[in-house]
Amino acid sequence: MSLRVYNTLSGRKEEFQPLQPGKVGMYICGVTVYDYCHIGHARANIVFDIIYRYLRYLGYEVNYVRNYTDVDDKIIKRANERGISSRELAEEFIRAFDEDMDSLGLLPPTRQPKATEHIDQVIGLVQRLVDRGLAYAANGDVYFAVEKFPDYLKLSKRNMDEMRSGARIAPGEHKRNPMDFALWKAAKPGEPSWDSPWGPGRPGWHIECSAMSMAYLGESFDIHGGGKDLVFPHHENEIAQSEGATCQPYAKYWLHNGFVNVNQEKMSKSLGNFFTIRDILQTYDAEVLRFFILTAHYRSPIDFSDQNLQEAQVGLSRFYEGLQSAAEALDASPDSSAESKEGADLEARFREAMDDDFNTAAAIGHLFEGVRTINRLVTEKGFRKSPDKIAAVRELRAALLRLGDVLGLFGSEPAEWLQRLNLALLKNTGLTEADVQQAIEERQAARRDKDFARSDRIRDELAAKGVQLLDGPQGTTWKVR
RNA sequence: GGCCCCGUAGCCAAGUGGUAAGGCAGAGGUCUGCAAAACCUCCAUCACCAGUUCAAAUCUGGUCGGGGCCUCCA
Repeated sequence: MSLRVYNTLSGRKEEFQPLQPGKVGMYICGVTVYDYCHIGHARANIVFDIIYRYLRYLGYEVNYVRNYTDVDDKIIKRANERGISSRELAEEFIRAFDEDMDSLGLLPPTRQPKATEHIDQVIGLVQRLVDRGLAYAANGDVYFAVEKFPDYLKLSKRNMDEMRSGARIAPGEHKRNPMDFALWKAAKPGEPSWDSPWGPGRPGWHIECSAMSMAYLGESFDIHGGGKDLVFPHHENEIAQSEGATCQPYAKYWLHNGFVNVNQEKMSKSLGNFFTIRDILQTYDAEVLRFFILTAHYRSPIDFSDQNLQEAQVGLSRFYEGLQSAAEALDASPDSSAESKEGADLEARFREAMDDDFNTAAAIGHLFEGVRTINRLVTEKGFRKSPDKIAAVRELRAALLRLGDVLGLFGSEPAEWLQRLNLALLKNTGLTEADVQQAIEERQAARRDKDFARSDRIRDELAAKGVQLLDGPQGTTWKVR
């Protein structure tokens, strides 16, 4: 079984064959840095983070490039509103982006280029397009002439005639065809600008990604990704300007992640249902958010809601509880020299799921089965005397940790993670840890005296506040639910 | 209007030709002083209709319902 990926360009799953054996060049459209990232950004970046991780797990040497677009109309507008320079604004939100991605537990890409540091490459690319007759200068702007590129719209599969009827030329633009798009924009007073053969100006949106991807990955590379909303116009235009300039195929596989809805509605500022990553992390653990995102296939829409996040929290807790049980059981048992193929079997199922277009939802389903097996084995009589069972738990635990890492999950110490979650949830109950501890001690005393009425009353009172007691051989623990 | 996607159990969610993964919730059981947790068992014929096929959730056509893109957007 080999990796198959859904390619937006062909509209179907294809076997993944990198241009160079063993190596993958991957470019993901990052953000335009003018505001805090929202959960849509979180999803896109988490999705491509696991794609990056999985490709590395498969043994590929991955060159993963994710850009910052740090010059753009929206940045200029926002900077003007705040009375600071575009550069200051961009730097502020680059920092914020880095912090957010870090708190989400993302691996840093191989490179994170900035548009403003690749102006020369942008100008070079625009020049090539002008030289080849695919672009024209007009009043200091340079536009791409879409009718000169026959493959235009091959990615988004739209119809030029129908698109044209809806397209407009904005005031101040000098397009020959309403569908043409800007490669270079003449600077207006007060805007950041760079000298160019067409006068002072700045890159249009789209061209910076072509310039940066080619700078680090070459004129043809393997994977280009981003959110579905980038298919048109951004990625369509990237293809046009890149292939138009180089006469080479640009990206081989186009991967697009689905949207995030909020309470079944499209997330938008006007609806007031716009959550930033920072907002969410106030309430939910970053790993819970990641787990939630990965329980759906990356191309499907997901619905962000309190209920769904809480379900994810419960699901992730199940993993940590299972890992905790496994660790405790193994600690309490002698080492086993027996072998077990439980771990390898689980890994095979995981791979099969992931090979099918990164089906993390199915993969996690298989991991749940591993947890169940661990829980079963660990509670079976004679576990400690069974080298086979000990080996099975050992291998399953190792597999869960190894495969979890491919998804960016289960990286915490289970006891610590569970404790942290419990303490966080405890705040909602109005109780303190000391309150719970004291209640547990009182109940223990009652139980010793066989005063079960009192002991049960204490337990019920805590349960009513959301704290569930769990009696075990090692004493009584508790969890908030 | 054009293009595209979706509709699977109470909820979330995989599955795209061979009689439906997984999680949550629910029912019964084991364990427990009783519980909880854990484990075991049970719980769907896949929006609807008509076709193709030996065989369809999975293909085709249609109906109903929901959503997205076409302007900035992950």
